[in-house]
Amino acid sequence: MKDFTSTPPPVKHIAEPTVRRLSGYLRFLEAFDVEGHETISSGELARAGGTTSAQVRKDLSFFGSFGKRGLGYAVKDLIASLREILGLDTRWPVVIVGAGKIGAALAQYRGFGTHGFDVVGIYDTDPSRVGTRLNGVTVRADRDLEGDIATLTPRIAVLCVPGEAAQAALDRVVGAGIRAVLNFAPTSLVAPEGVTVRAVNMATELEVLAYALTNESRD
Amino acid sequence: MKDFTSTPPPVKHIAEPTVRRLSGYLRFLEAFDVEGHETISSGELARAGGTTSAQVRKDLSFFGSFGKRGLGYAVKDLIASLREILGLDTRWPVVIVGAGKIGAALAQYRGFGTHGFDVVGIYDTDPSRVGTRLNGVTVRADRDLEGDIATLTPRIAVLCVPGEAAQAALDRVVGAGIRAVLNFAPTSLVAPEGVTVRAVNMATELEVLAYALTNESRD
DNA sequence: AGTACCTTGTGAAGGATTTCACAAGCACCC
DNA sequence: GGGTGCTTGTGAAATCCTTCACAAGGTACT
Repeated sequence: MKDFTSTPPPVKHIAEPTVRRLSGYLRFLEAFDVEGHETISSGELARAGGTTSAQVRKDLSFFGSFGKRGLGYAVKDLIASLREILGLDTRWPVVIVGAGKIGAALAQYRGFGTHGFDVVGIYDTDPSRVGTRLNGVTVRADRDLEGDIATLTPRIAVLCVPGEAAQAALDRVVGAGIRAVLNFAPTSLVAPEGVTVRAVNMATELEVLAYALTNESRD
Repeated sequence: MKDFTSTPPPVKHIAEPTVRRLSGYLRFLEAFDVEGHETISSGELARAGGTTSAQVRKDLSFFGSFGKRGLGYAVKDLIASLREILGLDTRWPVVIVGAGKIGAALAQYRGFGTHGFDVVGIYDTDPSRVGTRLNGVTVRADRDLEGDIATLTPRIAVLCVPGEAAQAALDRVVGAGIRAVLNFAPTSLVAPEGVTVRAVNMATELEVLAYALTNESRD
């Protein structure tokens, strides 16, 4: 007798690096699928993701067993499983706070939509930006933020405001019920327990590179 | 007799998370300095950086001892030390490959320059973009890339090209001598030994948030 | 039907990073 | 000038993550 579930193990706590890698596997598999491949081995997946085959198998093993011994993984099935694991079997409404250079660029980024995220609102304090359209969504005044969050119920906010305004923006979206935030402002933010904040910080990325270049004596 | 050096320990290998945190401390300290504070304790720094005081002290201890027991750290001195550690006592010339939405937004990002990085070139294949000016730098044709890298000797390249073009762009800049790359394309890249590639991937960040929201059963 | 070959899934080992806990050092005050 | 209070710097312990190594399971070929 076979069982029905495709994701058996009762998931405990998964390390963030693992989740990041899963996302990377998914990205690669989508391209691999388009190229017409039917199956893939943990070794191939590892090479593409810059890791090892054992790591790939261990990452997946936290959530179930998805492969066939001797064969590898069915590409389409693994894509579906990863989507489910990452919570991408629903679409996620997102608000963008700040319609400056970065906010505008993000709003127009197509990959947003194709990966399961819908921009349902963009907000700015600058009256000259309010009312303009970005990729089909009209920029609204920041005073509409709380009301819109209540009615549109986005689960994720992307902050693209200047550093000085970032903490205030975070406090507002959190106050309105948002519990997951992606912060593009170059400031580290303090959030209450239960709110996940991820930061994308240009300066930090460049500094990590500068450090690597300065210390290239690691063999 | 006192010794001269402010960074005594012969640094072995430092974990990437440590370097990221150091960058974060620096970011916060710069703001803290502007507010007029003279000293800071590891505890305050920890709260700002979302970590613990022991972690802060351990991170710094890899590079030397910068504080005064009972007092804390002198803000200006610690800023200078961190800048030196991260390799920010020189300026770093940077080229941006791709002048689309993201490339253009980055080129106009002021924080670039204020943190020690100079955009010395922007390249694109689209003739309609070549010749336009972005924040004082003229977009040049992609065929100028190799020659410019040879003469301007940037050490870092920022890739803002579409996913399909990213690996080719990486190969070109690496071929021209670049050894540190920041990749904004949503593709994971394969680079030869000795080349550091860091990826900033919108999709991955959002997916980590989606995962967190889907599994908010972690108390 | 059996053999050879390949790849997964996973305990166990090994390494790395974080946290703990406390001695040592410094300033301030009486 | 000794006591008090605070904070650093750091070995040691604990935790977390990765790598190893191999049994188990599947396919293909003879």
